Amino acid sequence: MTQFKPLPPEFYARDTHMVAQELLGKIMVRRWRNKILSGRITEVESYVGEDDDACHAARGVTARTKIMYGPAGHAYIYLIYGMYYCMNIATERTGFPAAVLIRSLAPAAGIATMKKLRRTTKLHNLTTGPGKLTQALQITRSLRGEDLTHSHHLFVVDDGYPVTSHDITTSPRIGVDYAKHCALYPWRYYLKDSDFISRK
DNA sequence: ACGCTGATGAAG
DNA sequence: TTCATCAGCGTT
Repeated sequence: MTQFKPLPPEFYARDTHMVAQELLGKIMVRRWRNKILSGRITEVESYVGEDDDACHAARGVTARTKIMYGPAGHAYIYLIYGMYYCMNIATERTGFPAAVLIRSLAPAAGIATMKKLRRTTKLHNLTTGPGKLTQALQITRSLRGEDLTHSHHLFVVDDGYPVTSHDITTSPRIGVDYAKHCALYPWRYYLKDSDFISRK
């Protein structure tokens, strides 16, 4: 996958929902200890602005959320429930807080290594969840703020896999029941025919 | 259904 | 400084 160029800043510096849907079918690549760990993106969610009560930026800029306010294409990574990392990519213009959460992948390269990192042999349990895929691709706090448009350690490429709007289903976002009316927004996007979805 | 686990940010 | 909360996961 390294023969493909990383998606450029212009790809990410657009409307978050457009970026989210266009990320579906792309390949997320992680280079770790000279190994390539990668997977096709099958499920994502949009988090958009301070008016979105589900977005961490709903309470304004903080030490943690400042990445979402920064340049598009940088990694917003945070620890959740004390154990798992979630991987997001900042979108839109600098100064406007928004990001796409990567929720699920279909494993591509480095599957044997991913099985060791996840302590499981089941292909379908390697990367089908935001906490699972960061574990499988060894995405941790060392990659916080990483610029995915220039990094050699973490980036996204287009290998030509075709996705149209007919391949995409929406639903409310997972795990944001606290977000009042925003919890109902259909801002989760996934490939409807994929076997690698966090939940149906 | 529940426990694990610790960073985060708001309150004091 | 304390404290409730949490974009999950695995086992029961």
